[in-house]
Amino acid sequence: MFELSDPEAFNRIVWEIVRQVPEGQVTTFGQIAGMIPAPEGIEPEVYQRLGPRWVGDAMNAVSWKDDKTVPWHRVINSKGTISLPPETQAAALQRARLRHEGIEFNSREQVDFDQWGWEGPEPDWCAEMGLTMPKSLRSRPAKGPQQLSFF
DNA sequence: CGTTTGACTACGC
DNA sequence: CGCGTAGCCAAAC
Repeated sequence: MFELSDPEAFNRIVWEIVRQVPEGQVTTFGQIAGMIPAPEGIEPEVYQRLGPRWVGDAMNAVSWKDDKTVPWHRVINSKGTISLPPETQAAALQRARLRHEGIEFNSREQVDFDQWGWEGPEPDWCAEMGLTMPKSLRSRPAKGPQQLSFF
């Protein structure tokens, strides 16, 4: 699959997965990491926390000037929000692209996973790639605060 | 070569 | 609910 000593291989898998995310849907760093088996030597519970971070690194490695093949904007964090630093041009671009695809944000800048969460690629594609089907983002509350405060 | 920083998350308080 | 923290982290300083 990939060597722990070869981060580029990990990145390539991540990019390939992100390419499968259809327009108008979002996935999370954790959901993608969960599809990729833990590298040899990494305990599953450790990978559970490190994997998403590596996925973030893989996204960071995608130059947003050369993003024709990797729809990086469809990857957000488990809270349902954009992870790029707010008030940056990149974050604004990501938000604009998602809005353009029909995705909406609530007053806390969160996307509703029940409505726009990705259900993963076709099972046979996963098998072909040696990946596991991701956990559904739907039918479960997004992490972090959801309730809208009145003031 | 020691420190800092970071597109993350689960968990403990 | 919100904040802090650690993770055989890994590039960038």
